[in-house]
Amino acid sequence: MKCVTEKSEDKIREAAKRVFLKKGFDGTTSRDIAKEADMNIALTNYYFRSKEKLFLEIFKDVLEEYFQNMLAILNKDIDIKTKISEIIDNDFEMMKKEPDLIIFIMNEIHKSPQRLFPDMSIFRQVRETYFKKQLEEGAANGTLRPMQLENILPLIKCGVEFIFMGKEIHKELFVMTDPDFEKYAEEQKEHIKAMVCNYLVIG
Amino acid sequence: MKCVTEKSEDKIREAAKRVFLKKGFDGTTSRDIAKEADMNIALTNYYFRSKEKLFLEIFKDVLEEYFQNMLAILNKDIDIKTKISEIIDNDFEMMKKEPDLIIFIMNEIHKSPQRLFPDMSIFRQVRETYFKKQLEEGAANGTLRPMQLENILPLIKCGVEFIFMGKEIHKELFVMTDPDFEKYAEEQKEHIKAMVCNYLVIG
DNA sequence: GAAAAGTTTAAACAACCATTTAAAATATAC
DNA sequence: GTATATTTTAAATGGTTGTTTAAACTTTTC
Repeated sequence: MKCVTEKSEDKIREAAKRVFLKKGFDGTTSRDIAKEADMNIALTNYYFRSKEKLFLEIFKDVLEEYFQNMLAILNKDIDIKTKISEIIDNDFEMMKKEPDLIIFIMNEIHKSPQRLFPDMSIFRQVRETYFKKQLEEGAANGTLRPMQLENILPLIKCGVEFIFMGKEIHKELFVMTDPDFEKYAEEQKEHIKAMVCNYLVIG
Repeated sequence: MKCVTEKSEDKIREAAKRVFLKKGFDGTTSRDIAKEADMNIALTNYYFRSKEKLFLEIFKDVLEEYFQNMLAILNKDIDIKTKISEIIDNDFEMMKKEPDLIIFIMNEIHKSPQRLFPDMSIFRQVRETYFKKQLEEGAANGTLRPMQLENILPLIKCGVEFIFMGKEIHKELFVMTDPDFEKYAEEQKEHIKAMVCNYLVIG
């Protein structure tokens, strides 16, 4: 019983994640999800009470997926240049693995922020990491440019995430094929690492 | 005759732009547009043959709006630091004036790129500017780090555009009110100018 | 000022939407 | 092995979608 139940529920959850990520909430129909899961349409509402409830559950997972690895890296006991490099590498791999993730998160939150922020304890966790302490210490002893977390973190993340969000427009604008883009993205990743570290780390 | 015609057509066009920018193509209904324009619903199809055609027309305008000012600045005969500063300032003002523009463009292109790139001559214009020549000359005479347009341009644009695309998530993540965010965005803008110029300009 | 052309309207269209129903099929319990 | 609970199904619900219709209204033409 339980085994079979979980199977169907998870099949729908996984199918829904795939479809929502690709088409967004507005672009996805319950029939799309049922078809992707290869199940009867009534089951999406049998296991999750509505399209909205199913979406909220998946969105929470996706947002945690987005922050989880970065959070672990921010708390590692390694020097700040290595840390920034690891964050950027991690972001890069995430974008390659889930190309729809970042634009999905950004767009859904942009369209209805109030509905998507429940008890997001993960936000507090991002605010309070060892990385923050490193920033403060570095600023105090003159090895780092004095910067707040909220200023440096977006500078670290925006480079990689921006070019993946705009992958298609960048391909069109700069006349690139998919393999071209892959090479380009790798180049860009290294530029960002160097640029951010040069700016933050003094000397 | 012509005057009245243009009035209704333009009323619909402007209403459609507002609604599409806010809700995206999938989230917008023909009735939303008619209501925003305060006109009968049949008129949207009388003037523009379908929701799709109306959308494509507006999307083209929006994409040109996005590139137009930047293109003019890229071709100005000013030194490269000033030019980068002006591009960033222009981006910043555009994001403040049209907060939905950048996420709208990114999301719509991401969802269906093939449908949205007609005869985009503006792309070629962006590729061939005086800025490109400045980059080449600077690299040749050792005043600039050797970089291609496709590498430096996203670095210039991503900082400002990323924080505006993710305005709501940044507000939530870093516990900011709207006035907080405005101040924060100004700070960030100056960081980006300094960081990019430091990286590109040698010495 | 009558005929023609252009514009606006309310109503209707079939297709599709999220969700519900109630019966059928399956698994579990005793 | 029958009774009970759970899962799956096809069909229907009422509402919304993009689009069309045909009649009413307004403007232009001569």
